[in-house]
Amino acid sequence: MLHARLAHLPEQSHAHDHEHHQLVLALAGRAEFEVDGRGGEVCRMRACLVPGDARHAFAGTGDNRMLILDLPPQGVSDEDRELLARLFEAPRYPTLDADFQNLLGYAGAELARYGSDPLLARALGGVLLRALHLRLFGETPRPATGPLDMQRLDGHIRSHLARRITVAELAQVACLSPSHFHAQFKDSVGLTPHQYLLKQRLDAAARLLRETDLALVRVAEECGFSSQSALTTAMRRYLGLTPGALRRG
DNA sequence: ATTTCTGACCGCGGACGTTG
DNA sequence: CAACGTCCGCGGTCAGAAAT
Repeated sequence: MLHARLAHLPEQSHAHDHEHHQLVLALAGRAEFEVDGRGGEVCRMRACLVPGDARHAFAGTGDNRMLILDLPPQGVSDEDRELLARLFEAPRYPTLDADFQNLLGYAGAELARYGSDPLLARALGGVLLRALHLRLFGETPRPATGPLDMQRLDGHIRSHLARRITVAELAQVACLSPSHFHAQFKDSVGLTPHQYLLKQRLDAAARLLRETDLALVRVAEECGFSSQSALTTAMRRYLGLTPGALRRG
């Protein structure tokens, strides 16, 4: 039966396998995973799906708090079994949007408070699992219905990525007031304009790191980070790994 | 020597509520 | 939808450590 629990992962690496699927989410801190040879970091922005029977190793980083969903095969309807099979057909490290992170935060707080209650542990696990499933396989979120012209915004961001871009400026591009733009944007994209901008910068930086051997200082410059240190800080905060590690990995 | 990473601190501006 | 005002989160800077 599906069950959610909180756990601290020790820094010392552990390897094992078990027949049930597992979903690992980070409430705080990070952990390194390797599942069937596929490595990845679990952090606020990224989860790990461990298929049943997959040999996996993990090691927490410092003071981490993880929310772990165990999914024993017993007591699962045929319909659910199909959904789970698709979700866990291979190891994955799905990216988590801001709304999912909020949901995760609430679930973590409830578990910290009433974690010994099996009904709550099962219900919260079900909600998280379904929310993740929808993100991976559900209908894509409706396109912006309002006045937001994402193509125009993306174009503007792309062509000015190397310099500082303010939310007020993006609002101007969208022909909206800053506050209205903020509301509209979050409503249709799921991230705040600032988070979205940062994501674009990080995506561009990740691409440069993988495809070129530019020094970090240059990558930072080209992607609009004010210094190499700023790039490293942002990447560590949001992707859970440093530029150097990304390039090597 | 050079590049990369880390932690602490500070200030800006994003987030959000209110009002009109 | 604009124009405030307030608050605090987080991005940037800096200095120094660690890695290469």
